[in-house]
Amino acid sequence: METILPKFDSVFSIDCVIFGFQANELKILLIERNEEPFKGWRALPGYIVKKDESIDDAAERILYELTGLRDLHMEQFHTFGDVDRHPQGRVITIAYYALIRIDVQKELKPVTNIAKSAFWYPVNELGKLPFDHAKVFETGFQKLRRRLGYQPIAFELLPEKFTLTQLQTLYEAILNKKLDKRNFRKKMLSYGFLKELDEKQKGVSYRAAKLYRFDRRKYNKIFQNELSING
Amino acid sequence: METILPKFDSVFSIDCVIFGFQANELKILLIERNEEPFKGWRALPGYIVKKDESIDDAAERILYELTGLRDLHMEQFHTFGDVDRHPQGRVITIAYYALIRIDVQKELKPVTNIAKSAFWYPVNELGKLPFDHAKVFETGFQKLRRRLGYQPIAFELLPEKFTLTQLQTLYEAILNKKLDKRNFRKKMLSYGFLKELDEKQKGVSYRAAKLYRFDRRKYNKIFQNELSING
DNA sequence: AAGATAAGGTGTAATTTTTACACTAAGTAA
DNA sequence: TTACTTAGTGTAAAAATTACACCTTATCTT
Repeated sequence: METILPKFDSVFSIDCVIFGFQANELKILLIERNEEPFKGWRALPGYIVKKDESIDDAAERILYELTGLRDLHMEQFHTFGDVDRHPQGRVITIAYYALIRIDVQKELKPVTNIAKSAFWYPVNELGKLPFDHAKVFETGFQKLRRRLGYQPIAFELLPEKFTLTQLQTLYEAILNKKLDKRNFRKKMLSYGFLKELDEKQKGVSYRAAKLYRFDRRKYNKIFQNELSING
Repeated sequence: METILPKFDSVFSIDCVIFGFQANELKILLIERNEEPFKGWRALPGYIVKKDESIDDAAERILYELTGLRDLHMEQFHTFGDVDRHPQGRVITIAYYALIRIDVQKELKPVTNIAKSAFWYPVNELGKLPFDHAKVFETGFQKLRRRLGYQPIAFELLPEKFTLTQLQTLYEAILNKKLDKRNFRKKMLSYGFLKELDEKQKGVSYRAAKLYRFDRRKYNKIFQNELSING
């Protein structure tokens, strides 16, 4: 039983792959669609770009409208333009990604009724996604993995104060690979952009770990050098 | 004296940044525009995507029509979507890049009259370009530079048989940086994907250098490992 | 309060990779 | 034959990476 849908002209859309880290799991932000096609499905937050807004602005607006989240730094990572990727006509989508701290404060609540709800969902349990969203997600995940290797982006996913074990667990989740504890710590600390705090973890039923904070100033120094290649 | 131009609806376009290496200089492929706006200007080869073709197909077609070049592997690298980037209306452009051997055999000859001509132009002498083409080029160049660090793409720019000095000169042109001859050779040879030939350079008025060929099978092995990160 | 449990935290030696550095060899041209 | 130009080569020091295991500290249980 298929619904008959109107055809539309060429349009641009935005899809967002927003990463978060919660309960030692890597998650992305999904919505439940409230529109055909794929009404009721879990999908990446995405919608159509207006004629009078830049694609970067559109990405921000669409994410906000569909999830209630604002003011995060999104970055474009790929454009998907197969002819038949949308059943209703030609839709080229520009995919954006961002990393954010999952925070109980930040309520997820769509402000349009294009989405029924928005929620965090583990990347390992995505199941079937509509359109080419599986491919979009996979491309974004690869981008994240690669970028982790040359930019210390992990801190955007962690709470402001974190333990080295949390940091390591996050790296392991993104890279899908076990890392050596001593070497990991040695390396991370050697960069010099982690500030050790006079505080310890709370609420754990074992020896509490020291907390660290990310020092953006020192990070920037290292990031500047990042492009340099040996001569 | 401004020409009055028709406004058009939202459209997608493709722009191409095609790199080549000639006379020890890094060059890109430009066309002379034969259409308003910017008629007569040097510009990146670019045009509008048709409704019934994927963006990848469009990129190939457009490059062919504007320059006569075919069958090169292009890859998307960024999408430019500012509202006012095109004077006639909303045009979002998807930028592609490729590396090719500049070859006297391959004639540059537009097959439409959208372009008056096509030619190689040194990246260091680009001057003013129309639209946001300067930004498009710069982004593509950065992408090239970065990619050189993790994929042996230099061989796509060199003739099939090349000397180590040519290879080094190319690296230096892309990275804009002098490299140490002994260390460069040691490193390149250590990868094991360069095959030393029983041939020497010809036509030089000094000691001829050995020629090498790139061994794609071994390259693939190394490229497979490329994503691995220390554990 | 003693013991069990669970994660926190630490150092070293071997190996590999990177860096800095300068002269002789070979071919061509005058 | 000599001058010129680029080809081609090795080594030692420094830095980065890897592999690897045990004691410490806090909490919870009995």
